[in-house]
Amino acid sequence: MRILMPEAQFSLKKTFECGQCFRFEREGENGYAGVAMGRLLHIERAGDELSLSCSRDEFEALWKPYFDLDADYARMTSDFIRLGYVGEAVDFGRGIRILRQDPWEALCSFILSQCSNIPRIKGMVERLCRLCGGEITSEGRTFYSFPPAERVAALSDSQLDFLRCGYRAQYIKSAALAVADGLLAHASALSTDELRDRLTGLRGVGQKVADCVLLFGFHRMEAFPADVWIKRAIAEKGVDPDSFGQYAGLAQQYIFYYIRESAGG
DNA sequence: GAACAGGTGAAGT
DNA sequence: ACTTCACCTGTT
Repeated sequence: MRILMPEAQFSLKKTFECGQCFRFEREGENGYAGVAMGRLLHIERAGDELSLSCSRDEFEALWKPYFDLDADYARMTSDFIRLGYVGEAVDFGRGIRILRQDPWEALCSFILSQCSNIPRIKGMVERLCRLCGGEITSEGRTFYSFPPAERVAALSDSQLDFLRCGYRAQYIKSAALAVADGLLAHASALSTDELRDRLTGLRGVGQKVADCVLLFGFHRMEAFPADVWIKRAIAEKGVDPDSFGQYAGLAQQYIFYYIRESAGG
C-alpha cells in the first residue's frame, strides 16, 4: 500500500539511522527492510510517497503507531528554543520519528549496546534473533523476529557464547528472566520514575540504558538518555538538559543525530 | 600490541 | 558524592 508522507514528516534514513533501532537495513536506493512486532516490512520512498509491503489494515493497526505517525512533531519541537545549537539540530533532523519499539526488545538491545558501536550492536542483536527468534521467509530470503524474553531466559551459557557479546550475556539472561516473570507488566500504570527504578534494578541496566528503554520502548518522551555524545553537547555546545520539558527525549534524539553526523559517524 | 568504544557496578577516596 | 577500574569483543 502507499501513503502520502513527505520526507520532512518522515525520513526513513534519519529514523532508521539515528541510533534508536538496530533491525532495519538499507534495501535498494530509497528503501529499508526490517522486522518489528514479529512482522517483516519493506518500506520505500518515491518523492512524497511511501510504499509499504503491508495491507492497509496492518498499516493502520501496527505500522502507523510504530512510526508514531499520528503525532505532530512540528508542534512538539516548537517547545524547544529554536535558536543556537538545538535549533540547528532540530532543522538537521527534521523527519526523525521516535519509534514505538517493543519494550523487551529495547531493553535487551540497549543492554547489548553498552560500550559498543552500532555495527557491533546490530551484529549481536542479529545473532540473537538467528539463534532463537522466529523465521520469516520472503522471496527466498530469511528474516528473523526478535525472540521473546522466555526464549532468551532459556538459553544456556554455551548458546549465549554464539552472540559474542561478552560480559553482557549474563545481563540479558537475567533481564530476560525478570521480564518473563512480569517485571514490565502493567507498565502503563507506572510513572516514568517508577518504571526507571524497575529497570535500573536489573543488573547491567544503569541510568542511560534505562532512559533508552523508557524513550524507545515505552515512548516516555520526557526520558533523556545522556550518553557520551550528549554529555559532550552539554559540555561543549551549551545544551541545557533541563530546558526541554515533556519532549526532552525527542530533543535528545535530534541532538544525538546531529552531533554524530557532524562528527562524521 | 595497546588503546579505545553510545556503560555499569564495585571498590576506593 | 566523586574517581578509578575491570569487564568481552572488535576495530584502529
